[in-house]
Amino acid sequence: MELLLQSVDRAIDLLFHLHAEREARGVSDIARALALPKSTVHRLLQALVRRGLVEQDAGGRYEPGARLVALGLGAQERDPVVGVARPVLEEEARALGETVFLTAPRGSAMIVLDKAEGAGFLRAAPRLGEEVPLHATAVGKLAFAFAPERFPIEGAGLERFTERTVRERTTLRAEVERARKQGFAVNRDEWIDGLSVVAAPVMLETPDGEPRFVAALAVAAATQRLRALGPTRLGRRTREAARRIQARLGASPATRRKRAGRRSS
Amino acid sequence: MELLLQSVDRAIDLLFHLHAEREARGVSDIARALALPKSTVHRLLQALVRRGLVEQDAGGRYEPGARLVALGLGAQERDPVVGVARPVLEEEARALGETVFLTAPRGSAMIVLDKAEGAGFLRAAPRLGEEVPLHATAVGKLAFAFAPERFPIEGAGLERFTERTVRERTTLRAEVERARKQGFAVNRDEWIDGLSVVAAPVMLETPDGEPRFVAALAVAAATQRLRALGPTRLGRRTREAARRIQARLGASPATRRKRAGRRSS
DNA sequence: GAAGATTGTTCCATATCATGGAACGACTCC
DNA sequence: GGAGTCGTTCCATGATATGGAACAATCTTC
Repeated sequence: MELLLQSVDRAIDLLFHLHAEREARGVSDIARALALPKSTVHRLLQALVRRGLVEQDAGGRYEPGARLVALGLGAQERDPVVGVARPVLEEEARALGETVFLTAPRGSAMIVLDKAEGAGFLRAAPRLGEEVPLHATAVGKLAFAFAPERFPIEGAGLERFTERTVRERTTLRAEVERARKQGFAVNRDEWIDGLSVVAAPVMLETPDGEPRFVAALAVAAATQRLRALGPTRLGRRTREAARRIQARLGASPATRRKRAGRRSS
Repeated sequence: MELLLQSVDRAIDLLFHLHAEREARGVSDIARALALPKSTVHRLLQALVRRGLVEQDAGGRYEPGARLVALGLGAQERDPVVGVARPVLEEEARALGETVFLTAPRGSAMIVLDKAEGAGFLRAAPRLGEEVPLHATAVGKLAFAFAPERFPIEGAGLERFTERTVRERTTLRAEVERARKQGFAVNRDEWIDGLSVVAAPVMLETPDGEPRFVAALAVAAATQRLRALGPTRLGRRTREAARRIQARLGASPATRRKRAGRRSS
C-alpha cells in the first residue's frame, strides 16, 4: 500500500501523537518527535484546531480537542452491544468491586469497547479503544474458541509478555478448547504480571440462525484477588452476566428501536 | 481564515458526516452528500481506513472506526474532572433514577463531558461531546454566573427554542443572578419541551487562589418529574454533589497523581 | 434473462496545493 | 545583553492531490 494523501496521514499521526503524550505539547516539540518541519506541523495543527479536533491550552500548547470526544463516543455508541451491556457492566462491577469490561472483534483484533471500573485502590483500568493481544488474554482465547474462522489459532502471534505467557501452539489449543467447553476463559498473569481475567462470550443469532461471537464480557482483578473469588465460580457468574446481555440483545428489533429512540437533552 | 490543508479539511468533513449518519454509507452516497467527486471521496476513505479511523462493514460500506474511539475517550479521560466525577455521577443517577451529566467549558461553549443515564423509560440521553446552548440551559446560566469574563451575557445569542426560552437579556440577567446567589441553576422547558434540568457549578482553586469554574454537574428529568422531586431540594442536593467533586479535586496533586497511575490491563 | 442503471475502484494528465527552508518577533535563561 | 528557545508567517518550488473518464461488478427493472 503506497503513500497517498500524505497530509491526511500526517494529520492522523499528529492526533495519535498528542493522544499518546500525557501532557499538552508545543509545536517544536511535536516537530522533533515526528521528524517534520516546524512549519508543516504548525499548519497541520491549525487545520485541526480550526475543526476542534485539537485545542490549545492557556500556554498555547496543543492537546486533543473536544470534538474528538464527540466523534469517538459516537463511534462507540454506534455499537449495538455497548448500550445494552452498560447496565450489566456497572452491576457486576458494583457487586464484585472489580473492573468489568466489554471487548469486541474489530478487524483482526479484539478491542476494549466499554468498561466499569472497580472500587479498589488496585484495580484494572483498561484504556477504551485499545487493542488487546489474543494469545495472552481471556478474551483472546474466547475469540479463538467462538470465532475460529475469523481468528484462526494457526495465524496467531505468540509474543512473550510474562513468564506465564502461553507460547506453544498446542498448549494454546488446549486452553482454547477448555474455554469452548466451559463457556468462559481464564487468564492468569499471562499478559501482565499480577493481573488475572475471567471472560465469557456474548453470542448473537444472525438472521440465518447461526450464532455469532459479537463480544466478550470480562472481569479483571489482581491475581490473588481472583484466586480468592474462585475462578470457576467467577467464570460461571460472568457467563450468566453475558447471557443477560444476550437476552437483551435478543429482544425484537422493534423494541430495540424504541429504546434507542430516547429523547436527547 | 483562509482555506488550507484542503485534503485534511475534507477528511474531517468526512468523519463528521459519517458520525452524523446513523448507518454505514457507500462511496457514491457520501460523494453526493459532500458534493465531491467519487474518486476524491474514495481516496480519502482509503487513507482513513488505513489508519482505522473509518471501517468498512460486511457490505463494503463505510462507518466510523474503532481507533476513533481510542482517540475520543483518550481526550475525555485527559480531563482531570471526568475521572473524579464519574463515581458521583453514577451515585446520583442511581439514587435519583434520573440522568446525571457533567459539562465543561470548551472554547466559547459548554460541552457534555460525561454522563450516567437514569433508569426510566423516559430519560434524558445527552450525546457526549455535544455542545449545549448557553441561554437556554441550566449549565449555560452557571457559565454566565460563575465565569462572566469568559461567557459574557452581552455576547450571548438568544435563539428561540421553545415557548419558554428566555429571549430578553434583562430576564436572563436576573436568572443568572439568582443562580449565582443560590449556587444552582434551573431550566424548565427552555431548551427542549418537557425537559427540565437542575445544575450546580464545580469550582476549583487556581494556584493563585482564585476560584475557577471548571465544570457543571446537572440532573436532567422530564419536567413533571422534576416538579415532583422539588427543584429547590434537588438544587441543594446537586450543589452538595458538586461539592463532593470539588473536595476530591482539591486533593493534593501528589495524591491525584498516585490515583492516576493505576495499572492498565 | 437481457438491458440499463448504479455501484466501488483504478488510472492519469493537469495545475492546484502542500511543502519546508528561511526569516520574523517575542520569549526565557544564563 | 546575548544566545538560546519558542510560535508564527512568508514564499518560491515542485511534489502531490485532484477529478474526469473508463473500468468491471452488482443491482434493478422490465
